[in-house]
Amino acid sequence: MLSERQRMILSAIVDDYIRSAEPVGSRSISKRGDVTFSPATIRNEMADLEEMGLLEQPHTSAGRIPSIKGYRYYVDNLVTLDGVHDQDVRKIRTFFAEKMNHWEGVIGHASTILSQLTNYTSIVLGPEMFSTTLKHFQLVPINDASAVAIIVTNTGHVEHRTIAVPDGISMDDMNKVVNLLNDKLAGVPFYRIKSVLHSEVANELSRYVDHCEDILSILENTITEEQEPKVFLSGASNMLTQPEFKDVDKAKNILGILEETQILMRLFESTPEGIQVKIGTENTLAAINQCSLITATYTIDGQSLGTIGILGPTRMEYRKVISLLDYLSKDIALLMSRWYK
Amino acid sequence: MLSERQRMILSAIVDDYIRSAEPVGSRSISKRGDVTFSPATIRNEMADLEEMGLLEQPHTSAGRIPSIKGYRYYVDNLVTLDGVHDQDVRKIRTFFAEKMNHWEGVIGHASTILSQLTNYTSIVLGPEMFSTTLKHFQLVPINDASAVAIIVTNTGHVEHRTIAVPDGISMDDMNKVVNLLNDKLAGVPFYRIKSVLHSEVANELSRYVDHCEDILSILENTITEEQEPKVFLSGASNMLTQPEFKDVDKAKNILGILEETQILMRLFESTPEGIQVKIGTENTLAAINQCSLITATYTIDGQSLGTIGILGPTRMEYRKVISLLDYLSKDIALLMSRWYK
DNA sequence: ATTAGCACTCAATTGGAATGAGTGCTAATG
DNA sequence: CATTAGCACTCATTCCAATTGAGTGCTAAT
Repeated sequence: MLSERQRMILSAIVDDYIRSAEPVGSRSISKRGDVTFSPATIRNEMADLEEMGLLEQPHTSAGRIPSIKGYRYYVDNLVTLDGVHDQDVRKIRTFFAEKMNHWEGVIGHASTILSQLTNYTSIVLGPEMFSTTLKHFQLVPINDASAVAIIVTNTGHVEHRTIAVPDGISMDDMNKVVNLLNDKLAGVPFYRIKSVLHSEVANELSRYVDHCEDILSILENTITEEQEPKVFLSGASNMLTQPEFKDVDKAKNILGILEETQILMRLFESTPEGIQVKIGTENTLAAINQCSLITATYTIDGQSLGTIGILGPTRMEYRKVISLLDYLSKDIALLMSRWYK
Repeated sequence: MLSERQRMILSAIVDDYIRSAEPVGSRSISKRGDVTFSPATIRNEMADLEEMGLLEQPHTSAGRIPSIKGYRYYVDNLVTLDGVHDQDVRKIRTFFAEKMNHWEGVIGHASTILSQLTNYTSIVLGPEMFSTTLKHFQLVPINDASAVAIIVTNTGHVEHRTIAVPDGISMDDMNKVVNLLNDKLAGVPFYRIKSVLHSEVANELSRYVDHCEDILSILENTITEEQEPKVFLSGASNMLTQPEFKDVDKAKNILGILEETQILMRLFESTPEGIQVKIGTENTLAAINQCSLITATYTIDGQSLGTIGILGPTRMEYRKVISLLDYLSKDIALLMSRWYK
C-alpha cells in the first residue's frame, strides 16, 4: 500500500523523531543521506502520508511527527531487529553472573537491567499462578502462635508465608487440617481453590476440628494472596528524563499510576505469548495514552510463566527495546528453568 | 534569647511559608491577626532575625523565608503538638481494621497511610535484625532440588526463603547440617553469624558431609541477606506536587535516590530512638539537602525494632508530621506485639 | 516525475517597559 | 523610647510588540 519511497521517508521521520523529540522537517530528512530526494519531493510524500493518517503536524509551519497509526506501521513493517548490542549483552552477563538461589533475585535483577539499559521504566511480573495448580501444602509450626505455610505448585514454584495460629489449636488439629487440605486441594487450579475451600472442605473440616472458620479464613487469605504475581518496578524516575514529561503534572500522573501495583497488573492482563507492542491510545488505561508498553512473556516448556515489560513514551526506541526484551525473556527462562523441572 | 515577639513573628513566618511556599512579607504577617504590630515594626524584627541567621531573603525586594537554622528553632522551640486530627485517626483505624497475619502487611499499610495522610513520601523500615540473635533454624525439603529455609529470631520474628539444594546432598546430610547449625548458631547475633559460620562451623561440617562448601555459601547468602531490613516506600510521586520540585531535574535526582534501596537504608543508619528531625543540610546525603526527614522508631518492650519516616521538602508541615509519626509508631508497636512474645 | 523558487504561517525568542510586592530608612507620634 | 506612617528604592515577574527562523504549500521550470 505504501511505495518504497514512502516507507523510507516514514522510517526516516520516525527514527529522527525518536532521537530528537522534535517535529521532523523535509530538509533534515533530505540531508540525512539515505533518502536522496529533494525537500520538495519529500514534502509531497509527507503530505500524502499525513492524509493517510500516518503522520501529523503540530501546527502549520512545523515539521511532521508520527501518529499512533504511524508508529504502528513502523513497528509492524519497518522495524528490523538488529539484535542486542554487544556491550549490553556483556552487561547482562555480569549482572546475572551473581549466583542466585531464589526466583525473586532473577526477576528483580532483570527489572533493574532493563531500566538501566533502556533508560525507560521496566515492569516485570513474577511467575503467575493463574494457570497453576496446587501440588503440595505444608505447615511448619514455629511456636505456639505462629507457623510457616509452604505452598508448592505443579511448576515447582514455592511460596511461603508466616501465619498467625489462632489460640486453642493443637498441633494435632493442624496436622489433620493439613492432611485434609492436601487430599482435597492437590491438583486444583489456584483460581478455583477459594470456592473448593468453601464447598468441599469446610463441611468436612468442621467434623474434625473446632475453630475451623478461623483456620479456613487464614488459609484462604494466604493462598489467594499468593495467587497474585509479584510486580517489580525499576527506573520509574527515568520517565522524568523524557521531554514529553517535562510538564510536572503529566509526570506525576504517570508516576502515581506506577505506584499502584493493582493498576499495573491490570496493564498486563491478557498479554499474549511472545512480544506485544501497545502504542499510545492502544492502551486501555487512559493515563498512559501518551506511553507505549512493550511486553514479552517468558515461557518454559511452552508454558507461559510471567511477563517482562518496558513502559516509555510513544516516541520509544522500539528497535532496541524489542530486541532487548526478546533476548532477556529467553535468558530469564533459561535461568529459571533450574527451579522448574 | 529571642523575645516573645520575635518568637511569634518567626512562628508566623514559618507557618505562612509552609502553607504558601512563597517568601513572607511584613504586611501579610501584620494582617494575619495574631501578630498585632504594624508592618514597619515587623520589618525591624525581621531584620534582626535575619541577622541572627534564622531568616533569609531570596533577593532584596522579596519577603523572608526561614533558613535551616530557622526551621531548627521552630521545630525545637515553637512546634506545639496538637495531636492527630480526628479524621486521620479514623482513616488509620479503617486501614488497620483489615486482619493481617504477617508483619509485611502492617508495615506496608503503615507506609501507605503515612504518604496518603501527609502527601509526602514515606519510607518505612521493617524490623531490623542488627540487634537480633538466631533462635532456631529449620530446613523443609520441598523436592530433590530445593528446600525452604526458615529462620526464627529471638524476637519471634520469622523469615523464610526457598533455596536451591546442590545435587548429591541427601536428606540425611541435610538433617545433620541443620542440627549442627542449630547447635552452633543459636543465640549468635546476626551480624556475627557470617564469621562464626567460617571459623567454627566450616571445619566441623566438613567431617560429616561432602559438598559442604556449597551448602555453606548458600546458607551464608540466605542468612546475611535476611539481615537487611526491608524497605517500604510509598508516595514517591508526591514529591512532584511540591513547588520546590517543579524543576524536573531536581525531581529526577530525588526520585532516583528513592529507587535505590541501599542509599535509603543509609539514611536511616543510626536513627536514635524516638522522634528525630533532620532538616535540609543536616542530612549527610547531599542529594536530599533540600529535604527534611522525620523519623520515629517503633519499639516493643523497650527494644527498638524498626523505623518509620517521612521525607518532604524542608518546608514541611512539621507539626502534623511529627504528631502523626508519633501516633503511628506506637500503633505499629501495638499491632506487631502480637508476633513478638 | 522532480525540483527550484517564493510567499506565507506560526511558534519561539528577544528586549524593553510597566507592574507590584516588599524592603530600609527617616521622621513623626503616642 | 518604642512604635508607626511615609517614601524612595530594588528587583523579580509580567506583558507586549517586534523579530527570527524553521518549515510548509503551491506554482512554474526542468
